[in-house]
Amino acid sequence: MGTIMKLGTGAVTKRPTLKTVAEKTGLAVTTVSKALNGAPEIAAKTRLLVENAAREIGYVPDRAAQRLRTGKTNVISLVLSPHDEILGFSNSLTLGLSRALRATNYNLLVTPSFEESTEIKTIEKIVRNKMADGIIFSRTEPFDERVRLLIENNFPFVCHGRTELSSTHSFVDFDNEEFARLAVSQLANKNRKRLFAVMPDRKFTFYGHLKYGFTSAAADIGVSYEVPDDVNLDSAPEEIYACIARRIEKGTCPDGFVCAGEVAAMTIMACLSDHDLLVGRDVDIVAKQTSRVFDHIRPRVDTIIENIAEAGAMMGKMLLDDISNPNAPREGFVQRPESELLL
Amino acid sequence: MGTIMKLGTGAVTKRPTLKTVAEKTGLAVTTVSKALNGAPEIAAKTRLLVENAAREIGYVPDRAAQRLRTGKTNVISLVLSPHDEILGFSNSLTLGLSRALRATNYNLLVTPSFEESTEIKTIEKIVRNKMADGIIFSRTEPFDERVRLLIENNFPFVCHGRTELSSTHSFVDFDNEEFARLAVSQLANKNRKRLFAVMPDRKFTFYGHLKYGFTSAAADIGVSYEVPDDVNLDSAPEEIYACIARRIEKGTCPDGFVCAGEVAAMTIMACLSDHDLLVGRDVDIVAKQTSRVFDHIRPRVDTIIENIAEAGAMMGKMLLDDISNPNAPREGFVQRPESELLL
DNA sequence: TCACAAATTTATAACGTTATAAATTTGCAG
DNA sequence: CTGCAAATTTATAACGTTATAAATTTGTGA
Repeated sequence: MGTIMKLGTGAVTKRPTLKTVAEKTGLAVTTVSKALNGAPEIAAKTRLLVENAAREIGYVPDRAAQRLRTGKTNVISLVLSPHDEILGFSNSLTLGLSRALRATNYNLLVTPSFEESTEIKTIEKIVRNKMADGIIFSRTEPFDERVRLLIENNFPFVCHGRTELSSTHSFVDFDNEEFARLAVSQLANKNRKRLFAVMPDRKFTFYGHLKYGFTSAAADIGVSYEVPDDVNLDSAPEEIYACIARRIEKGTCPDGFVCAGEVAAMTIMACLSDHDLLVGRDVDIVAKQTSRVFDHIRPRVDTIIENIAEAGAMMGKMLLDDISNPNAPREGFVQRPESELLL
Repeated sequence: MGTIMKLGTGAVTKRPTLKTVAEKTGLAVTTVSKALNGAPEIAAKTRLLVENAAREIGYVPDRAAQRLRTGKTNVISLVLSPHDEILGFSNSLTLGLSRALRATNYNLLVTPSFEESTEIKTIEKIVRNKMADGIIFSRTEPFDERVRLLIENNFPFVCHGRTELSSTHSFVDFDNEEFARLAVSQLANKNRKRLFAVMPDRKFTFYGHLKYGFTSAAADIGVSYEVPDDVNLDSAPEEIYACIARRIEKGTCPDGFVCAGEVAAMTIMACLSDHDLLVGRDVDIVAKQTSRVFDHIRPRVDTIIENIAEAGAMMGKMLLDDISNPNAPREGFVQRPESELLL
């Protein structure tokens, strides 16, 4: 039943195990194991001998056996919500995460939830069946049940976004309040007076940050503002389109848009264009930029950059830290807007 | 060292194993194992007893132990090239794959290669260390070394794109020749006479298909055509932009573009727009559409749809089939363009 | 050279599962 | 009832690793 190898040489051999290395070196299996794991009691001479032998015959530890014995999976699970699929978000997050895991021997398991409501089950399953050593997810809510579950089970995780729970936990978030303030001020500089913002669903923590930043900045500057409650970033593009079209037709079109998502911004632009309104002349838009799509879109739109790939990399790094130091205090990090998007 | 569970009840218990179920039912561990695996020799009554007991105490088999014992990993590895990161491709592929794996107990491992040149090493490692039961990858070449390696090692895989190797293997491809013919004919219908195509890198199999479809259709219809050799779909957007800009400035701008990638199409559009050329009036573009971005881009562009998510789902399904029937003959599938993109 | 501690190596068991072969129970013909 | 085959259950070993505790070797001071 052993795994057959036929790489390189063309010869068919069984995959080498600790036993193979032990036989080759004349040492005990235990010694070989310890030598390869850097146990301090192994003599330097022995360690060298073992390392050479192992390298020579191409020994690689069997993950399944290690996992069975130690309970460590060497797997990080990225749990995706159905909405994460849109455009770059999950893509960039995955990219960043991969980078963080690159030089380690952790693997990235992607676990999609097909319905928002089953995501907690997905996570429960991962915890209960110990399918990973840590979890990454996004779209965090103020009293997020996933966060509660994971804290309760003392299971390492890093989420994208903050909570309002009293227990601290690791997270990476973007300074959405600052984003909104900047956006408002850019629009005000262009002399826009009637601002309109497409926000995330109310249930997410970052809705609050964005809304506060948006409304307070607009109030400070003294321009009118509006946060619609019939559309949000998760709305179907058609709904957003229809919402804006309605405004235009009723003659109540805003002149400045703050848009916290790329797709929504594109949809708004399409709608404006279809109604012969010109960005830069009749209205202005400030969009959150998380990918390079806007580089190729005309007319050009003002953007404020959130670097998701970097967030992913940080989350990965933090998670690995949390896994290796289970009792260290947890902390969060809040990203600032960047001036250029480097991927 | 056993895994501690603290789900639901709040009680702290060890994770149940076959042994737990055996004790509860008064049967032997072996019997329980067989009952749960549907072995034919187990009495119906016993099977029921075991199933109930297992459900009751929430028994879930330990993957690591199964894997160690059977050699089966229950993992599918998606090996990504650095270029796959762009826009929707890997995203859609992942989505489709996840769907195919959804109701199974396979997990999706995402394994990025950070350099094109190390991808073969990545695959070798997966094979050698039996990190997965099967592999998915894209950007297939006519004499693809990855395909060779995997066939040689008798390792299940499905690639996106065909090869010209004599051994058959599983693949899913898109009918790029048909795509190119359709594109040319749409442009000809709009009375475009000087066609230009942005193609994939020469090394890929689908370069050949696209090029043949493009050139032969153009020749049949009798319009002039050109396939530049200084830019391709993997070129930096700036290079594509510069290439088109040069044409426009020299007064040798084509009037019809066939573009086999979304980002490249957007880049061309941006360049045209920056030079006051209007799509639909001065030039026309036919783009390959693999996501919904074009729904939100103005002016509207003609697209021909390649459904990558569906390709991903098929690849997943084929791979699972291949894994369970190691000796069945392998076959490929060629997708046709679709009229509407359903994700 | 001996005693004894320190350094190093080793044997054993265990993680949870399943393949194999052996043991037991059941059913049925005689 | 008995005997025997068929049906069903079970004991044992093994997958490759590491934690634990025990055994051995080495080094040191007297």
